[in-house]
Amino acid sequence: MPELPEVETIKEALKMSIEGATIRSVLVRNRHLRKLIPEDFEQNVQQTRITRIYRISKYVVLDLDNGHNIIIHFGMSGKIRFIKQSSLPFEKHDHVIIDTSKGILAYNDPRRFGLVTETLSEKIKDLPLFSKIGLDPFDRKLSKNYLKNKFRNKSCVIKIALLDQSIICGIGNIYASEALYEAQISPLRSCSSLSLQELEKLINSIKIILKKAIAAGGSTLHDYKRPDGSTGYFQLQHAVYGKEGKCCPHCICKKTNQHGIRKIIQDGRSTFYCPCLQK
DNA sequence: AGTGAGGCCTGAAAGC
DNA sequence: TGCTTTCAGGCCTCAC
Repeated sequence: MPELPEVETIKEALKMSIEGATIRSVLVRNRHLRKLIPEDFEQNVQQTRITRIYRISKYVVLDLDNGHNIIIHFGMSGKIRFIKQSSLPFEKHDHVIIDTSKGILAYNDPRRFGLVTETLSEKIKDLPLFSKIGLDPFDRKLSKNYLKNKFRNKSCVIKIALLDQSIICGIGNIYASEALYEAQISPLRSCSSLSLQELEKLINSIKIILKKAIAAGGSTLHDYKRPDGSTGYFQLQHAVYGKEGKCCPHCICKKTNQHGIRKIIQDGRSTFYCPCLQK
């Protein structure tokens, strides 16, 4: 499911394939995504040129030369197919088809947790979507003191705090587990209990994990662009996620009833961690 | 204000 | 074998 690294990968792929292209026409096949696609969406984005493509949190934004932009979010199951042909066969759950001078873009999302919308570029920061977005993990302003301050009055555990997009944006359920493992911090710790030293380690771990994932995603860019529409999401070698009962890569503990990677449910979401290594 | 539960949604996998 | 149930999770809304 697309978290920051996948969205970054998709953004880079789109930059290479359709930045500078002209949008000739748009076909909306199903407006009912997480948020209804506006009635004037097609009208506002057709016959424009894509001037810039960038990422905000887990959203991809396409700036257009008429002052509007297209905003895409992938939810749980959203994907984009890009085909350098003049036509493509529709697939089930292809909700938006964008025909450009450089090829065709299809937004496909079986679960429809994603979103495609548009707004005026100058008003993008006013959208409710972006009004409560925290710092990007790679933002230089993300520091141990920033986190210490944000966590000061929070009562939740650190795993849940990492999923709070108003503090750090872009981390999803998988990378929350992986980053905590990398930092050797237990997901059960209260976020306010973390020392400055631990927060610094956590920030570094988040960056390490995300960079690794982005690098792995980058390696599949070629696949991603294949005309057959095969997806290019990287396959990260997770250390703990989905590895319940197994030994973690760096742990000396033996797989017994007490040890090995444990799966717990926090706030209705699964968390994986090594109780031996993460304190 | 902050927090937690519930809902949205489909398809894969598990259960019967 | 084939049907039914459960589970996956990002993000929003609502209730407390």
